[in-house]
Amino acid sequence: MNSLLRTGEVAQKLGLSSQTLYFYERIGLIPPPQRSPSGYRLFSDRDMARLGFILRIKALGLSLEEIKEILTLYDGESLTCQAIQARLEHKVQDLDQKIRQLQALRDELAPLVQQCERYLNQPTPDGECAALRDITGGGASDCGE
Amino acid sequence: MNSLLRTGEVAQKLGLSSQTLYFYERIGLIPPPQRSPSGYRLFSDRDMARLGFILRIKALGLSLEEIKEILTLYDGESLTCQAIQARLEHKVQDLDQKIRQLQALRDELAPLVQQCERYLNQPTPDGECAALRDITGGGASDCGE
DNA sequence: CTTGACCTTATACCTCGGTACAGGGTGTAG
DNA sequence: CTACACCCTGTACCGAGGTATAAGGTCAAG
Repeated sequence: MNSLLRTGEVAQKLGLSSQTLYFYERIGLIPPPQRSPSGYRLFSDRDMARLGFILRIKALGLSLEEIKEILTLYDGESLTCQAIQARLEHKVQDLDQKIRQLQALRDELAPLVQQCERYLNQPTPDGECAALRDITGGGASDCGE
Repeated sequence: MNSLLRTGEVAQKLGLSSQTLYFYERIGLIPPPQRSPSGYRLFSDRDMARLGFILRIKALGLSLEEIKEILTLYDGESLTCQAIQARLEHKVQDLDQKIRQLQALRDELAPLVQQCERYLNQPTPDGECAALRDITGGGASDCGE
């Protein structure tokens, strides 16, 4: 049950490339795994779990740097869980903000599509996309001309 | 009213650096503006309007590449407005997807913070952040399989 | 022994949206 | 005249998260 996997096997299991594993090791995201006598990396179940954790939390949208910080806390026994909680909370707030921004953006863009549709039906008098002109400004200076 | 502005003035007006203007010109986002006899760039109102358009639409979250495409359509008389509409529509769908993903992420992260909070009150038995362990996997040690 | 699949390292390169020089020209004020 | 602020071009660099390539070592099969 305590299998040791080589780089390629790990990569395949996790849907990464070997290069990416080297990369993660290089930036200190994962500790150097065991080596076989001939120098091949051998990943333990523990290593796999850590990688699984990394991928999962990465999929949650944390940057590798953030993940590294969390794992550092986690490794050191300074892991108050409080620090981790703070970080997670911060990230949630980050996400909330990003979502709000994207929403705003979307809500600004969507009516433009409608606008475009309306203009499509009445051939634009001056050969321009009037909807685009509408973006250029409330400011109303001449966008195209 | 048809003033011609030099790079620095334009930059200041729009809150960019001169370098950024050169950059935009270099990547073909804006056409090369007029030059003074001595080679200084002179931006017309038209140029300013285009830049204003770019910045505004950029603030809406389109990449410079996307903006360039729209402007190319816009410049060429192939600008059916239909193509632009299609692109905008596509972008709105993109945004919707991004928003959904971030929402999912947020909703996954948020309860974790709660979890963390609960664990804070009962000192973790084994010196680990149990909430984190919860992330690592419903699936116990080997996450790969 | 040779071939081929795999592993190792080191280094360079990629995208995106710029920013930061370096080394020179211009234009105006004193 | 010299300063000095501004402008020009060209090139290199940043961070993030890798990918690609070169040049070599290892190992099992034939």
